[in-house]
Amino acid sequence: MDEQQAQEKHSTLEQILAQRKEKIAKIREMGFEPYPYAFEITHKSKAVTEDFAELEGKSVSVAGRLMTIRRMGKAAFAHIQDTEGRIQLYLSKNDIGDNAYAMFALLDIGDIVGVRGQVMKTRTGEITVKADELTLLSKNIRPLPIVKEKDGVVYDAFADKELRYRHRYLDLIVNPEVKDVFIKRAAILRATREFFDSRDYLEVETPILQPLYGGANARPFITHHNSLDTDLYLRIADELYLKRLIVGGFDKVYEFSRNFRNEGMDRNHNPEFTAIEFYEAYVDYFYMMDLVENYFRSIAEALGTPQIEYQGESIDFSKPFARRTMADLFREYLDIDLAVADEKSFAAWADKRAFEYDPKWNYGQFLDKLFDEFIEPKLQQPTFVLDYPKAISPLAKVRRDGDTRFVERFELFICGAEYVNAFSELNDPLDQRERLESQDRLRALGDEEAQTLDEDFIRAIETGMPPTGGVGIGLDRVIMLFTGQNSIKDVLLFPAMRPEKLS
RNA sequence: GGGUGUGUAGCUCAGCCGGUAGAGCAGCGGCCUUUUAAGCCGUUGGUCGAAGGUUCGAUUCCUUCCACACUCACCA
Repeated sequence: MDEQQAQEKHSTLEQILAQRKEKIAKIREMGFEPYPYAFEITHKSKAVTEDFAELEGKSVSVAGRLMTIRRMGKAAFAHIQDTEGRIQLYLSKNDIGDNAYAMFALLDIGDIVGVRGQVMKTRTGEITVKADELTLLSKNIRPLPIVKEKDGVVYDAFADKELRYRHRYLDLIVNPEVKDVFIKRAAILRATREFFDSRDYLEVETPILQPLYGGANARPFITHHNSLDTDLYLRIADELYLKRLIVGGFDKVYEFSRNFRNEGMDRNHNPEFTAIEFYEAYVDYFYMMDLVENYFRSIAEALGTPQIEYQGESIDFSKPFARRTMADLFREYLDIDLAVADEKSFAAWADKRAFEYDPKWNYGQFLDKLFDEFIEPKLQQPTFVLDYPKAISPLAKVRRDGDTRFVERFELFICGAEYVNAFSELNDPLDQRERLESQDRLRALGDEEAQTLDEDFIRAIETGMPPTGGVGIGLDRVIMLFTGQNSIKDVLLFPAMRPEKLS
C-alpha cells in the first residue's frame, strides 16, 4: 500500500497512464491477453440495427471501441463504436462469467472489445447485443475526451480546433460527423477518376521532385538530392509534365496532383493541396468549358445532390453555368471599357474609388487586382470567366480574334471563389519561349512567383504539341463545396500545423 | 506581417474590484442485474500557456514571447 497506492490515487494524466498500465498487468494476471491478434466479426453495428427483425434472438459477433459504460453492480450497459456507428452491449456477470466480468471491471472508455452474444431489445426499446462472451482486443491507456449526448444535444463537445487537427484520430473517434466529410472526399475522388476514365483519359503520374518548378505562379519548397548533389523543388503544378505527355502522343491525360506551395495559409490555402489537371489534344478551351461543366454535374450526381447549399447560396448544378468575358464583367460591375482602358485610366478609376494600387502595375495586374476586389465576390452562381490578360497567363494561347492583350483562358467561380483554371494551351514554341523569357526577367527583378524558363519543356513544345485544352481544378475546394465546409483544414485529414513542441 | 479573440484539471468550462483556484464529466474506492448525459456515497487530481514587471501579495493589472482560432494583407 502506502507509497505506490497513494501515488496511484492521483489522477493527473501521468497517473491515469500509470493506472492503466497497471490494469494491463492485472488483466494478464487474470489470464486475458490485452492485445490479441484478430477477432472474427459477423456484423457491423449498423447491420445489427438495420437487420434487427431477422437477427433478433440470434447470435452475432461485433467489435468496436467502448464509448460509454454504465455499470450496475453485476451487470452493465455499454456502447461500442465501429466504422459505421454504435451498438449497445449488455454484459451481465451471469452470462459472461465471473472472470470475464472482473476483467470488464478494469476496462475504460476507449478500449476496444469484441463481443459475441444475442441480439435483443431492451425494456426501453434499444437494440442491444447481450454478451455471452467478451474479448478485450486492445487496452487503451490514454484517456479519450468524454463527449456526452442526450436527445441529439451534445455536451462537452471536443471542439478545440487545434486539438482536433493535431490529434485527428481523437476527432474522428469522438466527432463522428468528421468521418462523413472524408468518406465524401473519397467518393468525390472516385467519381472524378470514373469521370475521366470513362472518357478514355489516361491516369498518369509525373514527378513531384522537379529540377525546375513551373506551371503556376508560386514560391516552391526546395529540397536537396544528396547523391546527385543538386537542389530539387517540390512541384507547384504538374502542368509542364502533362504537356510533355501530350507531345509524346497521349492525347488525353490526367493526374491527381499533390502540389506544394511555400506561401501563406488560410481558410482556402494549405501548403500542400490536391489538384486534378487534365489535358486533351485537338480541343480548345470552349470544349474544356463544357467538359468542366459536365464534371461538376457528374460529381453532384454521384453524390446524389444536384443542388447544394454553400455559404448561404443555393447552387443548382443541373442548370447551365454562366459564361462571361472579362470585358463584359468590367463593363457591368465597374463601368470600365477594357477595349480602351490602360494603366492611366485604371489608375484614375482607382483614385476615384479610393482603391489602393501600386503605380508600377501594368495593364494585366490592374485588371487582375480590380477583378479580385470588385468582381470575384459577386460571382456566386457558377460562372466561367473568359479571357485573361496575357501578361498574367504565360502558358495560354492569345485570343483567336487577334486581340493579343488577352489569352484564351477561363476560370470557374462559385460562391465568390475560384475552382478551375484552364487554357487553350500555348503550343507555338517561339511565342512560348518569349513568354517564359519575360517571366524569367520578372523573376530576376524580384518577382518570386514568376515562372521559370524550363528549356526541356520548350524543347518538347518545339517538337510539336497539338492544339490542346488543359484544365486544373482545386479538388480540396471542390470537396469543401460539396461537403459544406468553409475551411480547407476541415477537408484535409492532417492539415498543416506548426510542429507541436513536446517539452 | 497587421487586427481581434482565446489559452485555468485528461475533456468541457466557471473564477467579480488583486488576497496563490472551483464545477460537471473522466479517474480512484464503494453500492447497484434493463441502463442510456444512468444513479447514489466517498475521493484524488492544478507550475492558472511561458518569461519578466508593478505590488506586501498576481490566475487576475502591465510588457514581451509562444500556440491556436477568426480576420485583413499576401497568396490560387
